[in-house]
Amino acid sequence: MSAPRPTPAEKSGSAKTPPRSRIQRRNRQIILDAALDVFSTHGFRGATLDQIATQAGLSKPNLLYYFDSKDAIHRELLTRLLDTWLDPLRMLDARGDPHAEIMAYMRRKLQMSRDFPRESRLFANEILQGAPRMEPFIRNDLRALVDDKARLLQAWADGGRIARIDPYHLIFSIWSLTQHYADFAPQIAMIRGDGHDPLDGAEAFLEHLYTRLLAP
Amino acid sequence: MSAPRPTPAEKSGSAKTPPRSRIQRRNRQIILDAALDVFSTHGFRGATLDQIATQAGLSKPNLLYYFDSKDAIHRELLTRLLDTWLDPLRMLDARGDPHAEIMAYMRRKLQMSRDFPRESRLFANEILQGAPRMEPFIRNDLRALVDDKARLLQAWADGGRIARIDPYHLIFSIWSLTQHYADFAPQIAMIRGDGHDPLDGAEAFLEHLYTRLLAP
DNA sequence: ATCAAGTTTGACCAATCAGTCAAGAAGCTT
DNA sequence: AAGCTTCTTGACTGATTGGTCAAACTTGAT
Repeated sequence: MSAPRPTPAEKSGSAKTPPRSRIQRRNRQIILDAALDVFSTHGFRGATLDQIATQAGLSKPNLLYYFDSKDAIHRELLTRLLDTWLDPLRMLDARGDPHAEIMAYMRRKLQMSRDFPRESRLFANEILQGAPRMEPFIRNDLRALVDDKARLLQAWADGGRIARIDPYHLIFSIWSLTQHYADFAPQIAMIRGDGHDPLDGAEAFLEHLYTRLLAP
Repeated sequence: MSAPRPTPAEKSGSAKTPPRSRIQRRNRQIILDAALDVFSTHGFRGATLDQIATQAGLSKPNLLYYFDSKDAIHRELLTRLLDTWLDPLRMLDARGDPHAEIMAYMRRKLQMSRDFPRESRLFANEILQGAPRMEPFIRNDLRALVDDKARLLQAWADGGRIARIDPYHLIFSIWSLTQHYADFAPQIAMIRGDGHDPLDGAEAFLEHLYTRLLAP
């Protein structure tokens, strides 16, 4: 009749409570890091808890002491990703110089491919699967932001400050060209040679491309 | 002591023998079509034979009557894909007009995103997983072709017939921008609205982009 | 040192996985 | 219609999957 001992995962019912002890913070981080490796290369269905546990250097039951389920780990990774995924576009400033603003946005996205390639692949995997777990985020948050910034780009184009191009395709092109260096890194490495950094020359190329594309 | 009855999969030891009967050709095609659906959205590890069997409207043992294993189905899909994957780039003709040739290549790739989005996602999934089953193809066939065409693009640039841009990044940009419309179609659909065709305006945008990028 | 709380794990479970097999159903040739 | 081949499948297997649980081990405050 006694209440079962609560696990940390149970105690923090919502995503409100931050993990208490030092051990918890440390191990949750280790697990999420290992899970990011596995989910980003094999997708949700293709990843196994045993893989993640091995990668994390923990036992499987220990994983499930910190997270309720495989799904909970994946959800937590996506939640943390969304926080940072919108920021680069959000920073696109209506008061700045159009060309410089778009260029800076492109550079921020390219930097994310350099710094967070696993996160980029996690996102790519999610979209390839039809975005089952991100649909609300994309339909609401992301769409609203893109619509907003597309209006800004359109205004810049109408005002003759950048070339008259479709603002949605402009945004998609930046996503595509920058994320490609993270998502298709193995292919690029195999073609350019393994000693080569896939991102070598990418920034110069993209600066050239967008300078030419955007000139009114 | 009698030899076991051979299955069609066993009979055609190598990829030499074409399937004999009408039923075999038909069912192998049905299976490959269903498997393409499943593998392209869930990746190799995330796909199950039961999913493929259900999608194909066949029983699981029946699947394995036509193919030796899950791996054999996947291998056959990749093999068929490779045949058509190199063609668009192979057609880039040194004797043609540089601008028109590159533009036509871009259009061929965009058409493949329109006609074969599942094949594009199958390829993307394979690369995301580190290209374990395509490494030889990429390191040998694809790399040799890309090196060859990169030399051609470089010669065009050196001759002042197109802008002086890195030929490898030029090729990567075409892959990236065109495949994006297949691989990230769900995201584009959710942002632009479901009634919208993701590829609407894509060709005009890309023509504008490459016209500007390539001008000497 | 003690003791309660927090942490770890071996052993286990039901469900699902890829793949097998023998027997039956459907086609094809005569 | 007979007889042989090709095709199909229900019932199964051993391995792997996500997840549970009670017992044991650590840790930190007193």
